[in-house]
Amino acid sequence: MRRKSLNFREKGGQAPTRLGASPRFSAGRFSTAGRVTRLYLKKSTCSMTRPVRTRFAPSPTGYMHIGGMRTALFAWLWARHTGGTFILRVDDTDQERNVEAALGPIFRAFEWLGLTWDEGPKVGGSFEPYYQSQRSHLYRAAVDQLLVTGRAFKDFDPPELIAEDRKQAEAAKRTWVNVRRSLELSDDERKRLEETGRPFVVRFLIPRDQKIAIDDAVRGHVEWDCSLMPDPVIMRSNGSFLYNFATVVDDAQMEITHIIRAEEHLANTPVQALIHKALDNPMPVFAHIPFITAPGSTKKMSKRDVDKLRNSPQLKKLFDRADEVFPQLGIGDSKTLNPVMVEYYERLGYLPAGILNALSRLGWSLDGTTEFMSLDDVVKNFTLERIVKAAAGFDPEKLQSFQQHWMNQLPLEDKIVGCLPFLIKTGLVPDQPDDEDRSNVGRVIAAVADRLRVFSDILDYKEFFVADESMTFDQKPFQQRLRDAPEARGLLTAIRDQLATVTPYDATTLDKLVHDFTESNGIKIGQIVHALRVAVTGKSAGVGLFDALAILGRDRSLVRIERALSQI
RNA sequence: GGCCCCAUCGUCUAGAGGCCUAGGACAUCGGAUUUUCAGUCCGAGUACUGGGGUUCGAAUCCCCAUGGGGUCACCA
Repeated sequence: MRRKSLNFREKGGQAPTRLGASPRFSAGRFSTAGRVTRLYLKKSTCSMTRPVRTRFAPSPTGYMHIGGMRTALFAWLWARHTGGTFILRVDDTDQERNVEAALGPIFRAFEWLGLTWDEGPKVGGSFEPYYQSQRSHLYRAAVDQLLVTGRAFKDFDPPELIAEDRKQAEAAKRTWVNVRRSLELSDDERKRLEETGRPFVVRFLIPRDQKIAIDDAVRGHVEWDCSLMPDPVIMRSNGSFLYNFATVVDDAQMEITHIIRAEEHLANTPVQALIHKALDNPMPVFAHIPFITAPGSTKKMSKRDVDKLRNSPQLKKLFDRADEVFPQLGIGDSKTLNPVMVEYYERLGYLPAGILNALSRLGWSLDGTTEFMSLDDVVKNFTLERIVKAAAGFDPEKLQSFQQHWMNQLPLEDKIVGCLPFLIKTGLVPDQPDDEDRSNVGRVIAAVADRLRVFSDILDYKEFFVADESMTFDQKPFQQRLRDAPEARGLLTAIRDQLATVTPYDATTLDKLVHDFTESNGIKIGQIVHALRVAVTGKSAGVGLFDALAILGRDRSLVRIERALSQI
């Protein structure tokens, strides 16, 4: 269930979000014991409105995870819904060699889906740079500030000693918190240690006599007892900074108002909130959205278990499809691109509208009945309040149904544009298709109609694009409908003669012709239709037979029938 | 294990104490339409984790239990 503690429940529209305006934020609300200190600083308790700014901070991993995309989408939606700003910031503190290359697929995914960012790589912005690796000076300054104000301290304890402490705590079944030996040092001792070059880390000093609470936009009130929290390292002994710290500095510096991220970060939040407080930052609103679980699983979907996913019955079809289609396109197979990657869907010819619709409905709903929504619809109606708390399973079937819906909405011309690249890449249509090629493709797509779910499905209708001599007959139906059906040969020959002369050669006329044919021969329609279908398309299933004949035209139909006859 | 989060059909969800005999969608299963496949139309089955409270009344509020998950780094 939701509702209750949502202090910034939408009152509709573009109003800037009021931060901390509700009594929920009033200090002392969580003071169950006298000891508990007030939790919110003046800055966050005073009524203050800031324009909404949300962010997504991907690491350059070389691909865009579908679950990450959903998280990004929600952050983007909130920014767009409120008329705010959406920021992309690269978490590259790992300093990988080729950040740009590893970022490519990520930008590509955003661009494909049409999720534009207002600030970040490529577009810049007033809080540059947007790469964490280039922002060390800011982290450095923040560390210094905390050191000066006594909210952080240099810890000279060697890692082995800490490990020992931890082991002991574990043995005694105590919750481990670091021992603050370095805090006991006199100024002289500390100075001496530093002068001798003794390595140290900087730890943030947790106020252990407090509790820390947040009012999460989806989870409501969540609070932690600081006495159980170790002082987190914020700067390593080599002078680099930890994510948990850098992200706080960045969020504050970039004036992020709403931190919309996956639920797994909830556990990081008390430390981050505490650091925000210590830095005297306005407290952002946190919104921890549920993560997406793999189909048939309760665990979050990750690329680490792709092999497990491969065997899941729900996902098997998607993997198989990749293995069928990608090799034809020369882009590997399901090992190169799999269904946890956004690019998988792009390359297969899914529609942004389909993916976006499916992703929006995972952990969010407009009401009890609305399923199909355009991105604009979702932007208009998106509120944090309606985000569901429980984890949601990714359902490929449902995605398929969204995809199908949006594909059916598409005008023929757009379908042609979408299918053409697949036909060109597989050599079924020339690189520079002329009007004739295009209209032929259009006729096929029109006949394929709603059998076309994703653009690459057009590759299932190769028979209309290959030369008559190189079309293959599927063995099973050929056997069943032509060889094993005693009357097939005679009927096929007879209908061939009629097809040779009928005019015009269009679906309606052919339909009538075949029906008349069955009547005058006293046969059932099934007796001729199946044989004829296999003869001209090589397959037992596909577009309507009369459409198929009309697309092929008289000459090609006759050639194909002749060829089938000769192989019976 | 500590801390934290979560819990309605197989799945995504609706549900703000009486509109609930629990609604919608996907999937499934029937039936109809049809030249195949797909589609479309009609119909069916399937859920409030359990136990205690509060209340005239609980899916909804409270407590406990159970189950699931996340997180516990000089990772991000």
